[in-house]
Amino acid sequence: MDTPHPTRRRRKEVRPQQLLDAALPLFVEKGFAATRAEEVARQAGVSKGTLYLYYPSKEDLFKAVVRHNIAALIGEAGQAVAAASGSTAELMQALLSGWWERVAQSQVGGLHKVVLAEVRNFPELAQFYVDEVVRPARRLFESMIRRGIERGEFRRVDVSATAHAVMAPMIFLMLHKHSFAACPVQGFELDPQAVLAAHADILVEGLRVRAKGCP
Amino acid sequence: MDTPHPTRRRRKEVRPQQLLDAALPLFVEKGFAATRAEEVARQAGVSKGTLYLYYPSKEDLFKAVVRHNIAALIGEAGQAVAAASGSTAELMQALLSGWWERVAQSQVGGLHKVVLAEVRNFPELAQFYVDEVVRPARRLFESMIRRGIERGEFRRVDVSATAHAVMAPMIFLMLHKHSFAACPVQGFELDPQAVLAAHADILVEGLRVRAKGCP
Amino acid sequence: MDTPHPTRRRRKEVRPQQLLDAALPLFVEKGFAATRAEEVARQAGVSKGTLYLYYPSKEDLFKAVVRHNIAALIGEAGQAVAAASGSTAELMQALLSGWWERVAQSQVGGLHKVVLAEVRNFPELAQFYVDEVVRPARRLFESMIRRGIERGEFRRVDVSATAHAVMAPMIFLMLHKHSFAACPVQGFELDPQAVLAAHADILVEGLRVRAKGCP
Amino acid sequence: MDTPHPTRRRRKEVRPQQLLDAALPLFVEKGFAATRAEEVARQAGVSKGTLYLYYPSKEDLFKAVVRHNIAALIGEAGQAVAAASGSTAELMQALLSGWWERVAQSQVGGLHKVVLAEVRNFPELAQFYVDEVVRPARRLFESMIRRGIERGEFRRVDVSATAHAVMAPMIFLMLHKHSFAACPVQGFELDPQAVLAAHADILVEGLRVRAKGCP
DNA sequence: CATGAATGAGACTTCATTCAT
DNA sequence: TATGAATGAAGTCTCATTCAT
Repeated sequence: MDTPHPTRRRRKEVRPQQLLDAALPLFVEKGFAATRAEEVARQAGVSKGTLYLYYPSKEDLFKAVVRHNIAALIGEAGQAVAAASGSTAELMQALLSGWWERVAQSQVGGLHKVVLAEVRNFPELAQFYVDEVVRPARRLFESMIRRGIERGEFRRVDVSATAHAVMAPMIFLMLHKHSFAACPVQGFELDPQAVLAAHADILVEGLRVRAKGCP
Repeated sequence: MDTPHPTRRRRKEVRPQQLLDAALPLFVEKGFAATRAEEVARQAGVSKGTLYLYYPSKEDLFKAVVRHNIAALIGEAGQAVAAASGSTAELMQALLSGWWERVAQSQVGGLHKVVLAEVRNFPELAQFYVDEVVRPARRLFESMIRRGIERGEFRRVDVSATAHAVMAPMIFLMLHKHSFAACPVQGFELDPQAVLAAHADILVEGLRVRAKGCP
Repeated sequence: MDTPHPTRRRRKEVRPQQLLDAALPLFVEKGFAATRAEEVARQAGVSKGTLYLYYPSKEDLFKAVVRHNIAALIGEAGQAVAAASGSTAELMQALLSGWWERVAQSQVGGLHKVVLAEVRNFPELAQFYVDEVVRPARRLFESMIRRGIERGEFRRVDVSATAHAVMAPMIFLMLHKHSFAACPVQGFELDPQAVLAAHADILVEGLRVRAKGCP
Repeated sequence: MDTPHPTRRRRKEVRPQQLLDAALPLFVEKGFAATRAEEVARQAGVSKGTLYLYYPSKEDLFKAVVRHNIAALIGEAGQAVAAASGSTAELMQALLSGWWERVAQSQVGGLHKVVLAEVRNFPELAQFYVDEVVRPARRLFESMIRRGIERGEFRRVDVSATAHAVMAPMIFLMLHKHSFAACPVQGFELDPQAVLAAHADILVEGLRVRAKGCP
């Protein structure tokens, strides 16, 4: 009924962060179903009960992990697109490498694998992820491509399909990083930077408007 | 020492096929860990015990499913590349649409999702899959790109990275089909044909050698 | 697919009985919520898993216990009423002592306590019990009282209310037997036979039609 | 050594009352085991810790609830019997309707259900309840019946057994009110007033001494 | 060959009680 | 006095695998 003691309050404010930080790599590594609540708690240095004090179920914990880790990213990227002043080819480069550095490189990107892997077993989780992550990301890329077309830099392509074609290799790399690349599996090695460069190269060449008289 | 009764023998030979046919869609739908052995047996019309008679563990069953369904596909595609006589752009189109029709459309493509989703929990399974499926497919695309370069049709790109950039959207579509698209999840709808067309278009434009004097 | 081996079949047929027999006294002693599934299994001499093989949840087990133990009783009593030829006072006596001997004395009567105790936490269970047990029993007593009135043996009382007034002490004794009497609690001892006799005495005296000129 | 601040003192004195008032309806609704300490505290507007400050365990809280709510009732009824001047039939009527109005109608009556339901899991609680509630009530009814016999109004019945037979329907109604009647369960509806009337009617008729020459 | 009853480790979640603040 | 974060034992239910028949 009184305001909680400062120390207590601080602890209470810090716990969710600790739990989310512990949960993210575990979810990414094992997936949703195979991640045990107790393990998350242990990694966070608390007991099983404490976890349930902050998140009433494993599903809620997962949603919190998604929201907590994605929110900022989408916002930043949106501003980057809105504030872009240079050529759209440059913007696209920036978007791709920004994604690569901030999303795919970190653990956050691994969440895509988790959701993709378990949509059919946990549709509600997937819907949440699509609403919070997929849709905003899609809008971002579409607006970027539309910008290229409007400014006469890109050919008049199918915006939605092209957005997917642009994102696909990014997602592919992201998935790869958190699946095959994270394991001692021989034979599916790839150099993400090189693939990224190849992809960007193909895109720029493949999308730009040709000079007159050129095929 | 007498030969088994004909019916018996036929049954013995037929069982594995039934089991594999029952297992494939279940693995694709639920993933490896979440697929219950009992369900596979029931779908195959046999008892749980019988399943374990033919496949000593769920892992073995999964490997058999992979091998049984992939073998032919890789072979066919290899021959198509070897026997190609037209332009490499046409060959690439053929490879992409062949893949789409035979792999991504059928249940087989779903296996990629399963493996990707559970590499980190079942590395041995993944290794098997990479050996049997990923490596051969990679070699195929690489040899196709190399052909394009050698014949002066494609620019001198990084073969391996480009192969991945070429395959990435295919894999992306394949994963999508068996995850988000297979569920009543709103907001991640896409038209695979259109994405495929956009991708092929970008590739052809992005890889081909330009006429002299053109940027 | 073949008919199961005789031994196996017999075992499968016997299990439910064993489980129900193990469950009844435990439910009666501890109540529904406090009875642990594992304890039921142990008492039945099987493992936890086996219990869930036959009854998919504790609720289902409870329902099976109710149905299995009550069915016959209601039937018998119904026939007793239908076949009665003597006076209704005698029939009532028979009904009361039949109930006492077969229901209240055995463990079955304890189920009433369990349901009554946990209606508000498990309404579905209670509804089931009311449908299977309470309603049939009510009908029985009502038809008995109606018989007494129609044959001019009983005063013209409110049939439904009187049925409850007749049953009430029976239920009371039944509850008592499985609660206070089953515990080392001092101070609520009572002699059921004596209470039963007092009750029957009061009933017979209280319900019968008086001779003319008598108050 | 100084006297506590007036507000403080008042609070200290008021807390137990708040807690008991919050606990009673919860115990009655859910039973002893299923009532959560936290819920009681919340309803009382205090923290979990405070509850344990006043009552060292849930059992102690329950005992306090029993004692706090019953004490007065028994006293009143005892005086009513001692001070009775009219016929014993009237006294009995008064006792029954007094009980009905003050005990069964209020939440207090629900405690009987709780104890009855959980005697076997918490014998100590039950012993406490019997000492504080059951025994006094019994004595009350016995002395009332004895009065009827001594004054030549009642037949010479077994006092103890008859007392139980008299109380049984009351207890039955009280239990019913707090179990089946408090739930959306169809099929065990009853009109307490009518049952009460039927019971009183049967009792008066069944206990009174007959005029000479009457059966 | 085939069966399917049986097992038991293990996962999620709840809650009485404690104790540092 | 009062708080409420933290604990951890306990309970329900699942499922891969075995083995007697």
